Amino acid sequence: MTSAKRTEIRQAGTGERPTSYDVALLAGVSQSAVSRCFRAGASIAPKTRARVLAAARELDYLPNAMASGLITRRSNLVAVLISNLTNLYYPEVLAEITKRLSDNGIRVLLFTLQAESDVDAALDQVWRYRVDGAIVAARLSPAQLHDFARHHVPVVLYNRLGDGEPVASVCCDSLGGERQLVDRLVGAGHKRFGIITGPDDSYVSQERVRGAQVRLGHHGHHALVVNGAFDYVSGANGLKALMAQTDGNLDALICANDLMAIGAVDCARNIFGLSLPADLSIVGFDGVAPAFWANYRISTIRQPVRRMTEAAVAMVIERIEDSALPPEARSFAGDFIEGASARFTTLG
Amino acid sequence: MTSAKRTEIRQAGTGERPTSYDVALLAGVSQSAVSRCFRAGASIAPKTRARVLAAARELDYLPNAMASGLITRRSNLVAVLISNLTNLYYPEVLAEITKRLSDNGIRVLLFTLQAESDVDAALDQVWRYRVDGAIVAARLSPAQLHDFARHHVPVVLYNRLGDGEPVASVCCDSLGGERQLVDRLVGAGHKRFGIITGPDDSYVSQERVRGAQVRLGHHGHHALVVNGAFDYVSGANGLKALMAQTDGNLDALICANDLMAIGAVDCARNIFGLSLPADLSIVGFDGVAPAFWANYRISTIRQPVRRMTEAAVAMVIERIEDSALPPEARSFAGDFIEGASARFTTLG
DNA sequence: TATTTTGTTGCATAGGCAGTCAAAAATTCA
DNA sequence: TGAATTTTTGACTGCCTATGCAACAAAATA
Repeated sequence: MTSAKRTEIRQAGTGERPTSYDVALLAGVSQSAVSRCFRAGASIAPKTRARVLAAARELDYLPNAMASGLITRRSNLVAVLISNLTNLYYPEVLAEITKRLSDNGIRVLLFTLQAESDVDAALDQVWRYRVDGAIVAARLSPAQLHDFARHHVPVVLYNRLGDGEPVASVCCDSLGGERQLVDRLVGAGHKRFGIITGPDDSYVSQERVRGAQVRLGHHGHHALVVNGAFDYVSGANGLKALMAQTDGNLDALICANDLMAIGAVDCARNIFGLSLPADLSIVGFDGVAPAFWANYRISTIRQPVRRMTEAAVAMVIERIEDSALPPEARSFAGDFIEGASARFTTLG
Repeated sequence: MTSAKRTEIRQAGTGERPTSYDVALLAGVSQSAVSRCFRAGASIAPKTRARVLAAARELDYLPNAMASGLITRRSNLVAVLISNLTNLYYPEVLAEITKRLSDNGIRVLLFTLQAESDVDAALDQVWRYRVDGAIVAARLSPAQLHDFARHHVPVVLYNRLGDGEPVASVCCDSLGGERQLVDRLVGAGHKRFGIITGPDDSYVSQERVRGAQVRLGHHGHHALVVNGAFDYVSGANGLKALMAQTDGNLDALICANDLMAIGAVDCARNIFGLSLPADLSIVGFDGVAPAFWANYRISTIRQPVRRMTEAAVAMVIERIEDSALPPEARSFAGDFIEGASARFTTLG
């Protein structure tokens, strides 16, 4: 007897939103027929379909995604959790991800996290909305990761690993990237190295710093390390600290990301009056847009954002369709960008 | 008789997700009681509530947002449509908006638009998900705007107006901002002006260019205008074009945004060997992060992002709660940033 | 023409939760 | 202690759509 009492047809613009039942009434068919018109592959006669769609257009009817999600157990939503959007690198990632998901008929429920404590509140909503999957570029505790399994939400981590918990992930190869940079810097005869790290709790920073240190060690070198925060001023402050510690005897500066490399370049030129790359080599990581500006031309490793986002989206969709798929960690090599902020040839 | 047949209690982790009915079974209460425990202000005894919440925790139960949205006719979703996320300025806006909405218990359904044609597909989904409201930083046709009214979705435009259609909007005052810049440039004795516009279809670009031209006219000046696209290379190419057209006799360059101003600064220094602001004044608009970097220190108008996003979120929430509120256009003055890329004092 | 096959359609129900209403329990007051 | 409240509770219904099933019509085959 559902809705059967209603005899007046509702249409958009008159207060109430029309339902499939209203369309059925207008088109002179059953509600089921209307439903079938909006599901590709359903059994419906072409002429009926045409009549129904005409009625639907007249009433401005579109199926209610919440109602259909309720019954199909598919929300066609994927949660995207991103920690700091202001990172210059993430906007590109986010745009790519939403576009690719959208191409697959999936919408993005966005969560931007400022603080660690935001994560639990965000996850609470993730569970409530019964998202089909999640892509996470933020720090999760093992317990939080485990919750994804408990709630049957397939998750793909972006540029981080599961910290013990087995989980699908897409990463840019930090060790390989730093290895390329260090090998070239060492090959060009640099001897005194400095490193500016990212925040302590950043997995990406840890990996990049470790990668650089390991490879420097392999060559019999080591580096002075100062802490940064992945932002512009960290690069400048980091360079100042290193110059003070070394009395200005620094050959090469390895920054955990491009933004700090940019800050260091500006500082090297403006504060110390250095000429790059003659007096000092500076390298970064990421390949963000400003790194390519004429004024900087940062020597760096560019993350293959297209391929990485493509992989992340493909992985989450695969796991939505087959929840039995095992965790898989895909690592992509970055492209070396020679730039002009570092010297990669031996001196005269 | 809904679900009444089921006697085994389901819990997360065992295939099926638990429902309020499962929690009720475990806690020994009715489904209604469970529902009331998750709605603030509902009539429920403290001890019952405690027992229910314990049961819910044990089963990892959280209300299904789609089911409750279906019945309350509130999705607690707001659609956010953004055209080009790579704009350097929008990430900050997006982060602010999601945070503020989240503080009000509202989630963001994100749509990033690459092309004009994406809009209709996105709107289709906006209607299907029965979002409570929308914030749009993208170009909409009057017909598309009208659809929001037809579908009873309150909408707030960000940095654009309704083009005839009355609609709520939040803008940064382009005319006032350009007026400040032009007045100071003219006051400092600049005489030969150039303008680099944004894309033709950008409302923001049109307003800024018009604002600059109007004010220049007021002072008895005019400007050569070349087209840009709001990106870094547009700034460089624009400057080259203007230098060619004026035989290098250019006093001041007004760029429709900071990114182009940055491109122009790099070009002025590297290609033309100019010294800023002695040889040429360059101004932008927005106040994006790189504009403040030591190397640029762009003279610009900073949009009050915090206040603007706060207003946008407040306006959309007000209109969700009271759909009878009239359209309102709120315009915020930007802050003048002196910077160091333009000369604002008269020569010797 | 009788029968099978193919293709459409409608009925009825499920999906998970919120709100109404009346009954039950707890509380207050005399 | 009993009556009058007030609070709490549970049965039931509706929100809107998708789908299995049976009924049906149309087309194809024998």
